[in-house]
Amino acid sequence: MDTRERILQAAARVYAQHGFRGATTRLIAIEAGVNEVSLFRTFGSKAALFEAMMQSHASSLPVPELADIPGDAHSEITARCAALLAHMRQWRSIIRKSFGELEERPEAAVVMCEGPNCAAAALAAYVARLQAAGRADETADVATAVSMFISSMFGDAISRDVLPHAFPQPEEAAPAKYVNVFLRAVGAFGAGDVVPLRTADSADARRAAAQ
Amino acid sequence: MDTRERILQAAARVYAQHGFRGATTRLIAIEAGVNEVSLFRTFGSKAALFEAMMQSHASSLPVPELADIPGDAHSEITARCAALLAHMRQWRSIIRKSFGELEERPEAAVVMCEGPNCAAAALAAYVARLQAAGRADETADVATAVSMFISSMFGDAISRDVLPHAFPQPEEAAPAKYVNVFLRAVGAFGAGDVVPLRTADSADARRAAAQ
DNA sequence: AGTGAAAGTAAGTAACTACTTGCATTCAGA
DNA sequence: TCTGAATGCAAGTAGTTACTTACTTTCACT
Repeated sequence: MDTRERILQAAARVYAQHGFRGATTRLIAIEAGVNEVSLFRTFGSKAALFEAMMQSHASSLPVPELADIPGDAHSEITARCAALLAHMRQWRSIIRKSFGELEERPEAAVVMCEGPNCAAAALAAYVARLQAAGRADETADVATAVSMFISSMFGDAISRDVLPHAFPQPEEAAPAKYVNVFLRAVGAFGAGDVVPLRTADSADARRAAAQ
Repeated sequence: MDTRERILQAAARVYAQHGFRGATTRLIAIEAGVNEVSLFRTFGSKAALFEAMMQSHASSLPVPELADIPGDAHSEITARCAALLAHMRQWRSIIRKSFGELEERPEAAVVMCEGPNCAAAALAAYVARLQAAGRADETADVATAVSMFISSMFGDAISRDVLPHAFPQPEEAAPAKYVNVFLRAVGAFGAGDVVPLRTADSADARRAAAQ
């Protein structure tokens, strides 16, 4: 591995633990096993180094994929959601740091949000297809449900190690459970399992229509 | 307002914008309109000042209140949830900062989580009461739904200003919509509105049982 | 008027930070 | 064997940071 790559990876590790201000060029150089001067020769400045680090993260994003014609909604969404969650869990320290430094370095947090953002769009489109096929409740508030679903994974990824008892499901089982609750919320059911939609005059449908 | 209180409030403002490392004693003293030496005379050290700041936050937490005997579930939960959300939004910068500094100063993040934590416990108990009264689906995965619901508010509070389009509901309407989706997910309906529970052999009930 | 506590002022210390300079070393390719 | 690029090393610069010391000012209360 060349010097540039070693520095980039070391910067990510040190940043994950100490944040931008705490990630001193000296610490990064030691972690990378290179001379501090090499760091400045390669990137010019600390700010430029972190810009390069963020770009290298953006290009490592998993591409969202959800079937055009929905098959088994539960397993399809779960697979996609588990991938996103795994990615966010892996980067949780860096996500937390870039969110914490939002006021001073806003770009970093925006980069970190690209993944969940794409996932939300893909999921909303997927549920719309379910609705069109009569396989999800047409009166459901899909936009809100999707935003809550993505928040749930975001929260799991960045809070689980702080508040383990706030996440009763074990790590591996969580995605499937989240999808379960989500599918209930949008009134969706299994592939061949066409269930009569709740009647429009039920209490919550009236509330949904009113807002 | 005495010196001590002015410094504490100034520290909170400066911390919210610059984090622990960036919140220099000089900046805090200027923001408080006192001399930097007074800061050290009052608190002894920067670390002690921030400890005092966190304690003063913990004591400002809103107390969770949910009726023992559920009335209108939607409005009761919405009121409680709106209060929590408002509190978290007000403290969002500080929450983000303390989460970002978790690796270096873990206590801060734990303090910030007390609010959502209590809310989660109160809400779970409330839904259990709904279930006991036959007003919520007994096969629903309440623990997961509650954790997703709290995550949703957490996500809203700390991400809305970063990703406005990820939160399609306007700020004020959000709590009611979150509660709507939540109540759907746990199969709960309006006060006098007893709806036949979904049969246990429907696809998602089978999935829930298997996990 | 006199006292004492709380606050301000000025100056300094030791450590750390990003970043630079100048020179020596390594080592692959011609 | 020579060359040149990449890297290491030692030292230094200018600015910042938490924190201290010694002294002065302010001001409510007796």
